[in-house]
Amino acid sequence: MMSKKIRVRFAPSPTGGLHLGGVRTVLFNYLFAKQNGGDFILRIEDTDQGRFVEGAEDYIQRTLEWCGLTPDESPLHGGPYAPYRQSERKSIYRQYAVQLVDAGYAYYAFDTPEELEAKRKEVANFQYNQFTRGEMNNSMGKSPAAIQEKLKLPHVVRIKVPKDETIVFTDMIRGEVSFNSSQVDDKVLLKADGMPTYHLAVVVDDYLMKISHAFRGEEWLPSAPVHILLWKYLGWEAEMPQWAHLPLILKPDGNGKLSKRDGDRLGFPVFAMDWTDPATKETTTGFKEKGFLPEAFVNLLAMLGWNDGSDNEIFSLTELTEKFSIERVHKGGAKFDYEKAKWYNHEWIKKLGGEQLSAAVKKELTKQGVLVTNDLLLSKVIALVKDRCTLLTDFTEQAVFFFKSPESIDIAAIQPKWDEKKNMFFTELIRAYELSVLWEVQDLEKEFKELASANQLKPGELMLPFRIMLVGGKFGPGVFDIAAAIGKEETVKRIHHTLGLLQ
RNA sequence: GGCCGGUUCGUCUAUCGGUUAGGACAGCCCCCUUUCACGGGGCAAAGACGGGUUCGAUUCCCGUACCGGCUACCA
Repeated sequence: MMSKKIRVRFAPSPTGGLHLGGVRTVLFNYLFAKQNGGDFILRIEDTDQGRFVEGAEDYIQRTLEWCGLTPDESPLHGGPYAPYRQSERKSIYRQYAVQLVDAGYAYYAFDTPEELEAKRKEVANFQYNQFTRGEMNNSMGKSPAAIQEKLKLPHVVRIKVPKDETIVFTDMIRGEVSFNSSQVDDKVLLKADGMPTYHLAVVVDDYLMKISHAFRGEEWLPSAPVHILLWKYLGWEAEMPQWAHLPLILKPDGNGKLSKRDGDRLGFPVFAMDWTDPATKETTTGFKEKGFLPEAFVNLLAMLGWNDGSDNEIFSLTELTEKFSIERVHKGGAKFDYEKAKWYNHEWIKKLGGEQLSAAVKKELTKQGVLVTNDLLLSKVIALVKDRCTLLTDFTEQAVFFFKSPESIDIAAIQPKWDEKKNMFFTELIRAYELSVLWEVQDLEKEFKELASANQLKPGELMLPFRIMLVGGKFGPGVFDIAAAIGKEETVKRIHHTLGLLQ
């Protein structure tokens, strides 16, 4: 069997960072590669619009690490086809661009950006193509000597797209897609600064790195004919990878591709992890920092455009690797729904055990100034509160009071119905609890209720004050669970404290 | 404008010509819970439109509409 090499390749978004669509492309690549026993290759454009985005490469790798999608080859991991950075491969691209010109499949163009701009103003919907290239300033029809002279000035290389040819290819998701070459324009392959455009780089790199399958977003579909033509013109048609164009992730409201701005606007993350734009120093919150588990993030991403045909919606990365099938990837784009995204996280919090959650929860509590040293207590607490946490950040509110006394007590909620009888009860409760030898949930509850009836009080009207004494407000799991977990000394201390406030 | 792609409940989706069109999120109601949640049960909610093909179309074909993508010396 021929070895498969499945690569994902993308640039950081204009401001850096890596958003949902990008990670999903990586995920599907990864799943397909692992499933087919192939290698998963990560390629990263190191420049964005000619600008090197500082930290982007490292950021992307950290993101993938968090998701558990470790590449077999990448700019930072290295690999047999180094260098992997586009900027370090400049001379390679130039060589192939020249080869194309020599073979008559491409030509030099000398039009300045200003001239092109003027042309676009003059002619509506101007396209540099087979119909217009004759009237432009390029090497077509010029003598070799004249061309040599012109080459001393800045110039680009453009592909020479043939007239009226049908370009067909089979997409793994969409089936057969065809274009007429008359609709395709003469795209720039090599820029004046010597850097390749995506069109040239992707073909050359995929060939040299022996890529067998390539996934990318649907927005690339219109430029597929350019790439097909290049594979043919470079004489590599037999080795062309199989393509899959993934559906887009759309804005939850309105229409269009999901962008970073939508997240800012609607209050949810679109990047996997926090990203600080080196240019503006502006930080965009990521799913990780928002309190998502990587398991949930990967899960929700996979379900955005794929399902296994059953009603099951919860999949681990391992399960996804087993069940994923490219044929079941949807053709249409999906609107992103943050509520559903949170639901996945909630499901994963419930699913994971205390041991798997403890590190993350510890981190959340540390942010609140709580240093957890009692691991046994922590695992008890997690078991007690995890069902009520949707995001990891919810653990702070749900669990801090187990580790430190509440900072404020909602006295206003007790005061109106407070009287001497209740005061008596709690004073006696302190004594009773202090004397108790057993400190289990059932014993605490039993003692509490017996004491209540001895005082001719209904447990119901005492539970809420007790809760507020222990946690500070009307929230948290069962009161006796809390008392049992925090221990005798602390329970008594908290009752005392509130009693003092009520005087 | 041109080209390419898409179209099932509000949203994500199941259905490989025959189903009371199923599930999940969100919404609403009930139960559980002497807190807040979780959970359990229920309700409401969909085949864009028009033509074919067929005994029978959500499903296959064509057209229309709508939505999206692309149309840079950006990816």
